[in-house]
Amino acid sequence: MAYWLFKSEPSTWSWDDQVAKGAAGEEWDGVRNYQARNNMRAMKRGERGFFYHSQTEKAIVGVVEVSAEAHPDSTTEDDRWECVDIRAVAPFARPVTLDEIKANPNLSELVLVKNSRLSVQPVTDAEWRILCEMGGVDA
DNA sequence: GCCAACGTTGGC
DNA sequence: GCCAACGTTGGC
Repeated sequence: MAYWLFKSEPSTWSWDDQVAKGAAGEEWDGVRNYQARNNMRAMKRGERGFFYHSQTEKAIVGVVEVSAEAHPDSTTEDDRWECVDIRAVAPFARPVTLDEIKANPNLSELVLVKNSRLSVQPVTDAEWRILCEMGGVDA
């Protein structure tokens, strides 16, 4: 069971937008980066990830689940690009900010810290547990 | 609003 | 296949 992190600018696609899609979920489309795409290809239905707001908020705000495995991205004809569907599972009781993450030595290897530009990232089991605890949700 | 980092593109 | 140029992203 792998864990992930999805990064989005809230002005473009926010946690609230994600929640509004309900159990059906929504395509995580628009990714045009091979690393991010490869991460999505590796995802299995039912795996979980964090939802991170970049830019203005810079905080993890909730937990999502992969509701459909990789398929062609409907927003392009270019068949190189694929995406998964994700649905909101639960909001963090308390958003975990980038500042807090950077202040925690156990999270120094988090991809968000080391390569903040990658839009779909892997998260290790240990990181997942720490961040869930910080956010006030069950791992 | 600026700037650094990074990934992609295109010319050679 | 390499590398310079360019565009985009995200933190500050």
